[in-house]
This record gives sequence, C-alpha cells and structure tokens, in this order.
Amino acid sequence: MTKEILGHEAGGTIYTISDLSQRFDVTTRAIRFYESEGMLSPQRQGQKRLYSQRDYITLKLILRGKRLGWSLAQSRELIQMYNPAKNNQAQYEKVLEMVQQSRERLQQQLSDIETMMDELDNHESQIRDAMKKI
Amino acid sequence: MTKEILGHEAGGTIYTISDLSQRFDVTTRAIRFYESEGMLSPQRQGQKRLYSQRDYITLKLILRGKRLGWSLAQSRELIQMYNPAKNNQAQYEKVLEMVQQSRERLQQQLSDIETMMDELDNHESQIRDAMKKI
DNA sequence: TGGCTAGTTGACGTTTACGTCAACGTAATA
DNA sequence: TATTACGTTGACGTAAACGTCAACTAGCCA
Repeated sequence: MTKEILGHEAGGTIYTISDLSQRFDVTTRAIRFYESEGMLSPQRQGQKRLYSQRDYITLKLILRGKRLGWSLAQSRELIQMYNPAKNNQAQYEKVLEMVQQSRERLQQQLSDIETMMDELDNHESQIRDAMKKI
Repeated sequence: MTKEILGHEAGGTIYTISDLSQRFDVTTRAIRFYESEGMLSPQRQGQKRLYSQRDYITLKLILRGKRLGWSLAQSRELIQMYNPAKNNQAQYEKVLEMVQQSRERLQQQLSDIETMMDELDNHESQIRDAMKKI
C-alpha cells in the first residue's frame, strides 16, 4: 500500500499513530493510553493502528478537555454521549441531562475565567502605576 | 479568648482551619497541604493555625485555579505574582510577562469553552429532533 | 541480507494532590 | 477530673495520567 492509498479511504483521511502524535503534539504513549481507557478504537492493519476521522475528532475532544482540566473519565462520558448507542426515549433523556451538566460545568469555568481576567487587569494597572513612580 | 475576639482583628475577620474547610468545602488536610506547598502562611496561636483575610483570598484563588484545571504550581506562581516582593523595574517587567501568560492561558480556555458549548448546542438539537420522530 | 524506521506489547516507575491512619496536645465542659 | 471537640505532626497509601524502558515485529532500501 502506498502512502496515498493509506492516507485516504471512503470515510476521509486516515492517520497513523505518529501522524496524530505530531499533529496534536501528544506522545504515542498517551494515545495508546486513551485507547486502553476506552476512549479511542482505531482499526488495525495487521497489528498497526489506523485512526479514522472520527478518532481524530475524539482525540481533539480529549485534548480540549485536558486544557480545561477535565479528567479522562469526564471526557469519556462526553465522548460516549456523542456516540449514539441505544436510541430509546430514556436514553435520550439521560443524554440531555448530561448535556445540561456539562453546560453547568462550563458556565462555572466561564465565570472563574472572568474573575481571573478582572483580577489580572487590576493587577496590571497597579503595576503600571507603580512603574510610573520610578 | 472568646469566639468574638478570636473572630476579628485589625485586618478583618480571621478563621480557624475548620472555618475555611466548611466555607470552601475542602478538607483540612488539603489546606495544610497547600501550606506545605508554600501557598498559605497562616499565623500561629500556640500550635494552632489562624488564617487571615489574605489567606482566605489566597485559598479562594487556589480553588478557582483548581476548577480551571490549573496545577498547584501554576496557582502558586499566580499567588506569588500578586504578592509584591522586591519592587524594582526588572521585577515589574517579569510580573507583567506572567500576567500576559496567564491571560493567554485563560484565552485558550475561553475559546475551548466556546467550542464545547457550540458542540453541546448542536448535539442537543440533534437529540430533540430525534425525539420528535418517536 | 543486513540495517534502518516505525510500530507493538508488557511491565515497572513517576509526579501530583491529596486521603487515611496513628499518636499526641489543649481547651472547654459536664 | 474525665470526656469531648478540635487541632497538630509524621508517615504511609492511593488514584490519575502518563513516562520510560526492554524486547519484539514488520516493511523498506541499499
């Protein structure tokens, strides 16, 4: 198989583990770890892992979660939430609850960021004032 | 000393470790740990710790940092940044740099939150559509 | 065919941020 | 004065999220 053929398929681009590693600046060890934690499920070509566009998006979500301080367990819930399993009424309701919980988390973080930003602004002003007096 | 006298001083209200523990819903163990990490420095009355308004604010900052996924090391930097040490020109410049770095971190987080919020909105819409069709 | 490159699977190590005792001190209270 | 509540200092334990080997495999290229 050539690189070109390996690089694309019906569903879109596919990636090797080092592709993802470089694109997202994360180690291959971490990527395999996420798989072992049930967050990624790449196909195999022999024993080698091949990541689909879906895996790519999932990884992006994991890393975004990390930047926000979410645990892998929380990100995994989010991922499972996005992956439609059984689509009965009860399941839908449950997902809507989780959506709401995620929103509340994000809202709290948003509020914390605003507070921090304000404090940074104040502190910078104080420092600039102090610098003028030198 | 009565509770009343213990509860206030020239600088404002003072707190015992369990006061803080209850107000912020954090264990006393954690509070002592933050001190051992050089983030809090309460006064002592005998061997007992007494926390000032400044300590209160610092603890609030630590916990806000935690909600945003900041490491204690990062929050400690922020705390030290707010505590004016030597106030020479070079020091001021350095603090301004740190302020800027903190802002950039927060900006990234803000952007991540927006993305997540959008995705949640989309997903909720999809689910509500699917529910209508049942 | 030998070596290079990329990938794989264990297995153990490490850092962060506390939790969880145990053993003790001290002060108010019954 | 004995108990209860609150606090203290070690010391060891633990969960999460990987890092770091070591030993192996499989494809490609001179």
